[in-house]
Amino acid sequence: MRNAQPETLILDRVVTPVGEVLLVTDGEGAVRALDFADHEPRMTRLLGRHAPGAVVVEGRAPEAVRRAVEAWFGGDLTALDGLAVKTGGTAFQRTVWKALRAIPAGETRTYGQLAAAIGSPRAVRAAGLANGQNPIAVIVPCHRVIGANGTLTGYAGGLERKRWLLDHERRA
Amino acid sequence: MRNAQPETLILDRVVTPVGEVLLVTDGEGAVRALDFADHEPRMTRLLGRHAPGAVVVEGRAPEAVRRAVEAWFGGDLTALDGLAVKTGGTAFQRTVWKALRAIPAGETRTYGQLAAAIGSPRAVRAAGLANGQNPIAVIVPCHRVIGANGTLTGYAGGLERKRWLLDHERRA
DNA sequence: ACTCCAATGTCCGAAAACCGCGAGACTTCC
DNA sequence: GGAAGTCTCGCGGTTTTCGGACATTGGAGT
Repeated sequence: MRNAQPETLILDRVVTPVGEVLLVTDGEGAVRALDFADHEPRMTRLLGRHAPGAVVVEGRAPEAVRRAVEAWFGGDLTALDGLAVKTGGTAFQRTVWKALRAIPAGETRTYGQLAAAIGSPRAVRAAGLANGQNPIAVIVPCHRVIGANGTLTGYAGGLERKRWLLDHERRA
Repeated sequence: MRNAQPETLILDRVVTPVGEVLLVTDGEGAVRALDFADHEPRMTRLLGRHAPGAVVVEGRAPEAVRRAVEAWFGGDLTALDGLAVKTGGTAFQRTVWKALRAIPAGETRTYGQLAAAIGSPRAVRAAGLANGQNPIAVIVPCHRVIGANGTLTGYAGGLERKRWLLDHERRA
């Protein structure tokens, strides 16, 4: 039965230097998910968890959102700052994701610093896990978190993409 | 996050010879739950499982539904036949509940017959379990299922109510 | 320098427990 | 003998519980 009036989400595609990305927005223009096209199953799984029962249809995202994403990949690192996002998840996860958006473009943090920033300095590993569950790549910049010794450690979209994103931010 | 637009359900109360019953309907007039007032926690639990995130407010059920319930308790055993119901649950459970409505008033079936009727003759105990999870008492007549040796075996609303309901159907 | 360990929140799969049964073996008591 | 009660076990779907794994890291022990 789920819900009488399921929410409708729009799935759009944007071409970037690191490959096509999938961009999911809702009726209010908030971004609900963003992931690389070759990881669609993963995104679908996360969406199913965060927006149970929602219906996803192919379509065109609001122009402002599309333009912001393209501008960011084009070099305007502030383009994403004003975008509204909306996620599900537990309180802990949302706290982590909110903290991620506070990391300025071009900078990085360690998992330990991230954990400390949300007030649970010992929940280092948990923070890393929450990082990996982030449904909105790039806009929620989970790629800016690296290991304490400087290694990139991991990225759902592939380490080479993580490296490219960080380089891109340093270049611009 | 659950869902952006939670469904609103209406909780009404109807007085009957076996005590007050709680009657939950949705915006489309379908019955979503019916249980005895002294088992409210149980109903709430089932509702939470079958309509996650729904909001329940006290109010008045559609007149047609109220009247049907009152008529049935008054002796018109066909009054409930036209009522629309809507439930959650697994495929198996819904199959069981649909089969229950096919049992004519005044008759009874054993758990074994019920299991056979849905095509799983060996799932006797599972059928009994599904029977007990039925969120819509009386309308979905789980009280018409009894043990193979004629004992009533069990009823969420209390065995004396099960006995009364069966007597009522035989009387009318 | 290297290994081992503990702390932390969440998800996922496996396993077990749970039952509104019923059939068959066994007792008991006329 | 036989009717009726008791015990035991297998049935199958659902719910709960439990144990790992994980995008880590700092400290202690060797």
